[in-house]
Amino acid sequence: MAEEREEEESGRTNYRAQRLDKLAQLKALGVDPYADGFVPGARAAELDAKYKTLAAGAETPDRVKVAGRIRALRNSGMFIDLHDATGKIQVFCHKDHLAPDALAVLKLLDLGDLIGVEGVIRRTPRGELTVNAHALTVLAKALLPLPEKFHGLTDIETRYRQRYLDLIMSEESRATLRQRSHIVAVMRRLLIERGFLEVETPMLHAVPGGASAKPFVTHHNALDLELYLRIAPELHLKRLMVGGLSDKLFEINRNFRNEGISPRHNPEFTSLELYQAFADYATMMEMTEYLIATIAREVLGTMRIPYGKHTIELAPPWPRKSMAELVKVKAGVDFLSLHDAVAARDAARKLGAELPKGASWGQALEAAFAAKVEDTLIQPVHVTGFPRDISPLAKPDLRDPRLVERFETFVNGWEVANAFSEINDPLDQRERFEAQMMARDHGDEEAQRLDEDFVTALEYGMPPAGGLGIGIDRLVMLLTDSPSIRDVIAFPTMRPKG
RNA sequence: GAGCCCGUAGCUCAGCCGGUAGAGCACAUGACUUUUAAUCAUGGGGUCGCGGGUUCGACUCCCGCCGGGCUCACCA
Repeated sequence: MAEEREEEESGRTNYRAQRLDKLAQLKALGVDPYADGFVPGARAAELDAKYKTLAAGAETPDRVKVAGRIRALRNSGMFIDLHDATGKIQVFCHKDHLAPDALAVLKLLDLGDLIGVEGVIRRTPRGELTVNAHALTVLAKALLPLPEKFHGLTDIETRYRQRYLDLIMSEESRATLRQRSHIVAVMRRLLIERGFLEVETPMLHAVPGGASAKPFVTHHNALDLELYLRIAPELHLKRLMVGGLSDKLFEINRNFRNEGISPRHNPEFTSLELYQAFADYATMMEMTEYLIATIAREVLGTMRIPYGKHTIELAPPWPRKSMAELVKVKAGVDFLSLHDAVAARDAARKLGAELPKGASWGQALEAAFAAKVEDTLIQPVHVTGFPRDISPLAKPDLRDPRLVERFETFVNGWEVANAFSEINDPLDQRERFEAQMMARDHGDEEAQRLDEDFVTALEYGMPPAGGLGIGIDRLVMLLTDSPSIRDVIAFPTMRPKG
């Protein structure tokens, strides 16, 4: 037997084989390596807090049960660093406290194993809070080795593909995803406190509407029907507004867009959309500031946040500037004085914007804005004065027929919010859709589609309302100083390997 | 979709002008009973992403492919 083992071990190193061998040895000792029934009585952080004043070298009679993952073994297992979801606690395994059968189990433990420990609390002379182990329970024998303890897992691809490993190894990754949860929880609470009703609307759409984007297509077998993963919840939320379900409602959920992947784009992403009856886009500006600033204050304890090289001041109020005004200031071209699409296209192209052939006046202005202004909007600003022809769901601006009552909020050069006074005139809405369909016919793949039932709903009457969308992923990126959207999405979209 | 860059042990990384691969951690064996990136000694571990080509000889040079990152385009 011993000779056989020697032969195996002299061959190719195989971590898994070694651990399977230990697993078998544990079973031979009558130990269940995936034991049920061990319930920890305290977590590491709780013990840290409770025994904060325990002096170095002091012992207590307090028995505790802790559980976690073995992240370090020192002095042949005499000292174990046990990590749980809250922090680290040291375990002391000494022959004076552990029975011989427990010492035999100890020898079969590896880095990465999940164990439960029952013992007595003390603080070592060197100041480490420690459990003197009296009993060990193997909760999950790990068959695969962890990444290197000091450098952790740095390979970006592996971090995204095997997020569980990233989370085991990186407190930063754990903190980011916890903050994401906290941000969404606070957002939800603030909305509910303000009287908003949370709803869920379909992910599967017969007509993909509510935004200008390419949809994912799928198929329903029983109905033998092409369906689309939603690109936005907007048209269904407005149907609920028509129904009078609530004057204020919101949805926080996923959207799917069949477009490129980048550090700021994931094919599925999360957004907040909310609608408030008897309000307009100005109300939505206040709402945007309130939500984002309050979330920052509650989650980060400050409204002054670092992002990369910048420091961003989120304390309201935020300035409001029109798109045309910003382009005029940054690029020296006054689009409001250009009265036709041809002149606007020429001007935009001169500013370095790329444009489709038949681009409208509004598309030209937007392209000029994207080329010359967007990147410079680091501090929060509400950009107003959106062109009508790129805003088919927004109410006209009565002061200028080329514009609508819409704004996008920019922070760090990114669009983080998009809002408008919603069209509730069904005839106007139909005209807007028809203009979009015309653009579609002329090759604009992302022009919005006519949703007949939505127009029908408007014909029953929707109260005047303000609507707002906030991209959750980008908000979380901002508030967690994360350089990539993949850092704030636990399982970002990846091409399958092999 | 295009351009640039990257892929070497389980992990983190070296590897020069082409001569068939190294370290640390991890692992195994031993020492060590108050360590904390424990330490010390010894040892094992490689389809150099994959496939071609050039060459006496390729981790290294060339081509193609796969996967990833960044930038651009599209978009939020």
